[in-house]
Amino acid sequence: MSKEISQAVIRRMPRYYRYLGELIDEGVERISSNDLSARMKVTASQIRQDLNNFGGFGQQGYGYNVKYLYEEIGKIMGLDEQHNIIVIGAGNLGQAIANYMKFEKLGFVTVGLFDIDPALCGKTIRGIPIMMLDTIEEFLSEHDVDIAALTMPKSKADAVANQLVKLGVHAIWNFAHVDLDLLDENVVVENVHLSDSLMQLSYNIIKSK
Amino acid sequence: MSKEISQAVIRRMPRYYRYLGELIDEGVERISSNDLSARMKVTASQIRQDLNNFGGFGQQGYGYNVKYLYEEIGKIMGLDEQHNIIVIGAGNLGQAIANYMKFEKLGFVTVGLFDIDPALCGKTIRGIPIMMLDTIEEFLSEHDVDIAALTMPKSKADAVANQLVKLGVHAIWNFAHVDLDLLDENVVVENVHLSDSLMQLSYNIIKSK
DNA sequence: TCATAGTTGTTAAATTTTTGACACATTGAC
DNA sequence: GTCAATGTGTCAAAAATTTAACAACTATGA
Repeated sequence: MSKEISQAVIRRMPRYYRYLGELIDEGVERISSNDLSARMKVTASQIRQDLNNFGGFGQQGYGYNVKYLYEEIGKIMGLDEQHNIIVIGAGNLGQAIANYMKFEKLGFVTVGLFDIDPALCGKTIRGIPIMMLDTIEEFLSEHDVDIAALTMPKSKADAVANQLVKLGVHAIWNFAHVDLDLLDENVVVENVHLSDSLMQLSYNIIKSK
Repeated sequence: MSKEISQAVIRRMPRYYRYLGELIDEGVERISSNDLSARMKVTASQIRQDLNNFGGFGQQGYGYNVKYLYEEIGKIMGLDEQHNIIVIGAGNLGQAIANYMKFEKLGFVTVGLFDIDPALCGKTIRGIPIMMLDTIEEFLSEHDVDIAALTMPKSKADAVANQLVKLGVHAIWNFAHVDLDLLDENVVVENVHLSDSLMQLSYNIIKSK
């Protein structure tokens, strides 16, 4: 068994991926940890250490091949396969996710939105239908869904999340402002707590004064 | 000068705040680090250590007074003052922020949205007007704005951010998928990179298999 | 009033994360 | 072909973070 890679490293990988993408757009073919370090404002040592967790992608005296490294990181992060997303809660935030082309380019495709508001039902976002939440069981039996994004009030989040898990969803992108209490602990949860982010910003404003 | 508090601690504070709020709702008056530890799934030691960075809020043999601690953390995070927010980019995400009552309860009030799309101009979200971006200078001269939320395509983000900073905005909540290149380094930036979050989720899905 | 159980603040140890250093491989100029 | 310059992978040191341990203090019930 290979050794566990820390979440600290995982959190940094998307940023490497982003910078490598920009380098590709600029037509840069190779880059050293030192040059990348200067761009990203992190130490070259950290870059080498991080990448080495997954394999020796570089070459002494040459550096890293930008395109190759970009693709390898993509594979590591699972971007070589399509992930289907359903969005629970078709308010502004849910619609924003469905609308965001960037996710699709990364292989994350929204295949359906769900809400309890009949007024929204029947509408489509970029061709993606908004459906009634009580039809979710049928939908999931017919579609292959990897991720459920929860963009709904926190009061129902636990119940809905557990229902989804029971129906086979094994990953939740949680925008509701609670820590989900899931019965099945094998489910992968990624929280996006915007209020928390805002509070951190607020703290740093005070600090900077 | 008091010693610097690490961002690792700051990241955890909003979560404490949230749990304390829930305890208040439940009518709980006091709590020990041990009981809180059990609820939050972090070590009691970490809770005590974290809180102690800001002062001795507890009492031996008693624990922490929930309401008092809640208010103290609120003050630490700057929630005792109102923060006015402008949102640049009045798409779904921008509108979601303007619509989210939760932020307002925490003292973060959206006072205006801006966009370059004339079709949106004139609309209002919960009474908050959407205005043309080229009127921002006038708006900022007349309103006290603390935070600018950037919910717009990354291509223009740098330019707009620097313009805002020049006009006196000193904190940016950045949803654009770039690391802002700001000329003034005293500006506080908090990034929300949703694609990064999604990639982490994706990685953890693979890992869990 | 006293003894016991409970609980913090704080110091020290353990662990994790980051940074530094360098042997050794590769490139590119001449 | 030679050699200086470049640059990785890796090991060790340093720094930061987390956990454990405990002395000192408080609440509570007999």
